[in-house]
Amino acid sequence: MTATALDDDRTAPASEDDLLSLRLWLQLMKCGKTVEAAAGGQLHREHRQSLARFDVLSQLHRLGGGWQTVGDVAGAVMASSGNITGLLDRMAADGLVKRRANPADRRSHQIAMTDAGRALFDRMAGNHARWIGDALDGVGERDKKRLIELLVKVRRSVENAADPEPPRAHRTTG
Amino acid sequence: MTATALDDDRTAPASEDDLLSLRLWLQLMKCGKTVEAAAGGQLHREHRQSLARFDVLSQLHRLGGGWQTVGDVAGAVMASSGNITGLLDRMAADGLVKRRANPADRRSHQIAMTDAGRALFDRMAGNHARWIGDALDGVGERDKKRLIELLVKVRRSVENAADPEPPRAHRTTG
DNA sequence: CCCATTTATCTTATATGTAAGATATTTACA
DNA sequence: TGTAAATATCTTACATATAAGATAAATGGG
Repeated sequence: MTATALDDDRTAPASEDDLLSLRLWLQLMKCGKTVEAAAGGQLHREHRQSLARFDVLSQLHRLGGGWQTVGDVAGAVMASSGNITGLLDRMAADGLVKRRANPADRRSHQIAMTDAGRALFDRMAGNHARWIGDALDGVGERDKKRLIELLVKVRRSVENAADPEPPRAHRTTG
Repeated sequence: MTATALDDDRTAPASEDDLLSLRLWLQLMKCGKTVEAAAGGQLHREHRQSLARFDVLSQLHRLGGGWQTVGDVAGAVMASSGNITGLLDRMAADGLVKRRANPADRRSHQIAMTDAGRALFDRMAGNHARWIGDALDGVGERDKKRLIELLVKVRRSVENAADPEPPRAHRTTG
């Protein structure tokens, strides 16, 4: 794996380790995009629903289908407030979810699946899981387990680096 | 790593292996989203540009900055034709790229960076690579190398499962 | 209690993405 | 040659996303 294997960029960063990080970064983005396109395509083809909608329904399904605040759902699916508002508007217009005022906090609204939403999710979930199994058929069980651990490690690293993390000193790498 | 570690879903698919695939899938999506949000945030904060624009400029930079067709750029950044049209429109309006008719094919248009685009990219590239190095500081060199290999394996598996694989073999990914 | 701050959501403007299909051009082949 | 098919891009309609800021309600310190 010498430098000649690298026809992937011309950004020419400084250190050997920055170079490796950049290659990993590119693969993460590329793999993420491929995975998202494939999963989104499957959901659209077979259920006419987006990945974002499936994520929302999954989250609403998790606690048995009870009421959850808009903020809880937004946090779980990593959506911004403006994003989740529009998404839930459209899903409610399609009869998949319902809103109500939060009885404990008048600033807050709550969300739950409708019967139609639950029925749709039940249909999607099993089908999608099977499709995922097929899509990852080329990856061995040992590799899958390793990957899960490594991806969690990456996510932690990125989240920690993104946080200001006030008290501790942090290398700036000038 | 027993089943008790799994508080992440209630979709309850059939087999043990489908379950593992589903967990990997969820981590891939979550990690991808985190990575994309972090990278996009950095580019927006420090350069007021989106990740998509950075990707386009990276691709235009690769072959020394010469003219490339719209289709080449779209393929490299995995954008649809409608998507790339609007993206390039806005980038051209901002003076970052320029268009011309393809002298060899009158259906086709070509794209290149303007001087301003190249100057912007040069500023962004080094800065972004350093930031990535920091963001991945919590992942060891050995893990980075493993991850790159495993991510490529996942991408191949997903792409093969998605393709009908009609008559000829066509390896798009190097 | 009063007020500043925080929190939860919505609004607006805009950017980015897909799907479906139109248009113009090139290519392949009978 | 003529024409069907493929190709490259653009158009349209709409879904999904962010940023910035507005609004309303809860919270906490004086």
